[in-house]
Amino acid sequence: METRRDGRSTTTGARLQEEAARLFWRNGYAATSTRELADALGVQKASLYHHMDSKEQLLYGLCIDALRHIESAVQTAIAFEDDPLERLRALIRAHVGAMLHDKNKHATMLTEMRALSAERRDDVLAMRDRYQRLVLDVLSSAQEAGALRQDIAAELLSLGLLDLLNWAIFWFREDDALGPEELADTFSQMFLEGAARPTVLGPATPR
Amino acid sequence: METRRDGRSTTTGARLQEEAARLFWRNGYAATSTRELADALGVQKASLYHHMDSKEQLLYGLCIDALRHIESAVQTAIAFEDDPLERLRALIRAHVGAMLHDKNKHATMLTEMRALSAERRDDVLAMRDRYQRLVLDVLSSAQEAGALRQDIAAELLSLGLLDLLNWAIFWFREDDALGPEELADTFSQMFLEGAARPTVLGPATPR
DNA sequence: GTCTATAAAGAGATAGAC
DNA sequence: GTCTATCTCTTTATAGAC
Repeated sequence: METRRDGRSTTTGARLQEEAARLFWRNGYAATSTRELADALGVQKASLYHHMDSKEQLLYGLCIDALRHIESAVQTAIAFEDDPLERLRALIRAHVGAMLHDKNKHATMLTEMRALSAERRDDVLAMRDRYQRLVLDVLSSAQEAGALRQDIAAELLSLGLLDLLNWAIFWFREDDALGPEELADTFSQMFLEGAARPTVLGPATPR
Repeated sequence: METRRDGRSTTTGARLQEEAARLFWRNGYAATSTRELADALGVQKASLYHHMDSKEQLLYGLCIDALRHIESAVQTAIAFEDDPLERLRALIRAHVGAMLHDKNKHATMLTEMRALSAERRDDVLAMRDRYQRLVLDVLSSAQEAGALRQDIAAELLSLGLLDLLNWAIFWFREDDALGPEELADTFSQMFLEGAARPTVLGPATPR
């Protein structure tokens, strides 16, 4: 997607996707009419169809984009980390960063997948599953290296971690004192060390 | 809501709410037509209006019910627990149990609140906020009692905990080997002790 | 309490001029 | 690439008989 340095899209196609993400996330996909979409762009309804095939294909593109973005951000972030726990911390930072950087798109992907036709949904689900396997791999490797507890299955740890990370999108506010980086660090602490008071005898997480 | 021992609703009004929750969660509120709703009940569209004022009021009732249910379940569960950590574990068990016992209703409440009119949404949000204050109180008290770490704000701990608990609804499967109780216990461990390998010097969570 | 019939509005998408 | 005009379908909700 073409964007300028200030983050605003240039082409009408890109602006359309941007406005769609905003409206889909605010009002829901099904509740957003092509009329509202056109109004947001300052054009007539019919003009939209020069830039998209259908409303559903617009949602599909949004979901694919979001998943491509987060996967590549995380892949890049963990590429040069060797320590298992540092890899996990890098994953958390990249995941939270990517998600909050393009909140509307990621939130729409998370909540509106079911509005897609079976074929397109399968496509998106395949990408999501591939990303979740990446997360699972990082956790499994850390378990095998002895860095994570082994009495909880890696699958459950990954589902729990993704729940913790993904749904911050519902309550995170840009204007808050807490930025994405601080939030990611807090999540790393919560996930790794837990909420209980650390014992005085030794650190709960050896670094 | 009137239900028999086997969990199936008796009155048409109750059956309507049950089917609505199922369809709203499967297809989304806006994407569910009154026609589908009528088909699911085996009646004509017009007959629905003898049992509800409008589709939106049906959603409203669902949300209120879900929140009433989970709040009272948690209140009951923690009423006779004194130990701060046991109170928290009881809260987690009750929250997960209530949510998964009536999955459709709770999932709909969590995802479709934005479809409500401003007035009704404010109503539901007020109830949700009250419940979240209850969760926050349990965590704050545990912090003050020295049972939870104090370097992360109780507000953040509660948001993280609720994310962990609520969104299991997206991947929990009834037919899984893992039941609601086991899931709740695992969440308690993850949230309190963290995912990192416990140190050999002492337990991360003194009980 | 359920039905048939219908009103009234809004939806997604297309045709064809410019 | 955008417009006006329109097609076709579906939507929520109501009227009134039974």
